[in-house]
Amino acid sequence: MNNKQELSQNLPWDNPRFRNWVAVARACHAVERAVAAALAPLDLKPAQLDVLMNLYRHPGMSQHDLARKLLVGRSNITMLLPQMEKRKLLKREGDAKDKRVLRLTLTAEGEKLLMKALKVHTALIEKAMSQSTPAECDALGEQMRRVEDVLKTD
Amino acid sequence: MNNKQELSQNLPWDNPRFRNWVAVARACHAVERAVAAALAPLDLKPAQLDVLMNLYRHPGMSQHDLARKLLVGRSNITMLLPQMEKRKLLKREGDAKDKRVLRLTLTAEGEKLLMKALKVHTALIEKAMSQSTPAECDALGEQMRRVEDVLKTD
DNA sequence: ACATAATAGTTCAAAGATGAACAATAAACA
DNA sequence: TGTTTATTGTTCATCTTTGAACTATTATGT
Repeated sequence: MNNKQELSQNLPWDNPRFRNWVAVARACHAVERAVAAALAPLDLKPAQLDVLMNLYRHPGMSQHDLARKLLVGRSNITMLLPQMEKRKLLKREGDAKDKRVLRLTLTAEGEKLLMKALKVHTALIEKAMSQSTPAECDALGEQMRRVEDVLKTD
Repeated sequence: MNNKQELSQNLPWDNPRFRNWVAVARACHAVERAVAAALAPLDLKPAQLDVLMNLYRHPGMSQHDLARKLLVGRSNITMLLPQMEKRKLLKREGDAKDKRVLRLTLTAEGEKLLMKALKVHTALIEKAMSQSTPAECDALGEQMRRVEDVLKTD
């Protein structure tokens, strides 16, 4: 049995799970780029929009909580927030009970920008997902939430 | 009608397409991080694995073709390849017909590393996708390929 | 109470990604 | 043919992201 033949039996391109996940990764990458382009006129990066969205839904979050939600390192948040604070999009206030943590909340201006950004963002997602039926769309979301759960169980 | 109320009617978190796409993005991010961690022992970055995979399947690609396949800029490829060439993972040879283009091919060593990396990578994807049935998995892939197509039609 | 460990946030240097400007080459077309 | 336009790859400055080391604060355990 020649070596090339043996290898190709085990190659992942014929593996449905592999092939289909590659499609997920590609689509995700493409959408992220499109979102970045669509947000540029608002002078907002995708990472910044993620911050605004999370603070809107969870006012008073700590930076640590925010980092975990966004799946990034804490230092990333430290680098990200001061510019946004200077732009008056959010406030950072020391927690009274625990002097280590900073509580984060949106300003009115932050909310206003968020609403504008959400319009743009939602329109793009609508377009991207317009190709699937509501049932397919929900099934997709279910699967992806399970993927995230599976990865957490190490 | 108060303003907050009006806004929340249009907020995207109740929009199924939006909510479900957020799940896609999060899962994707989580998998990418897990892949990066799993590849670290091989001293290989995800972007480098992408290069190896594409050159394995399409030997003789140009850098421009590769950049398009990977959805990145050409300069990114220019920055990426020299290190890999020094590591003897691939060769860059000028095209005889068109002196502008460089043809890319894997070395034997590059293929060997690719096979090792694919084992690791495939194992992780298998784990991530183990939560869905083959039918769900295929439906997922179909949807994602359609997403990419939709985005290309501007 | 005291020592030790854990946690929140920051700093900093290194690595990656990006896009505009550029040089060399090829294609289009008058 | 000769001129203009397009394409390929590189360079460079800039911006992000990242993780390790660090400070300040709180929790834990004896």
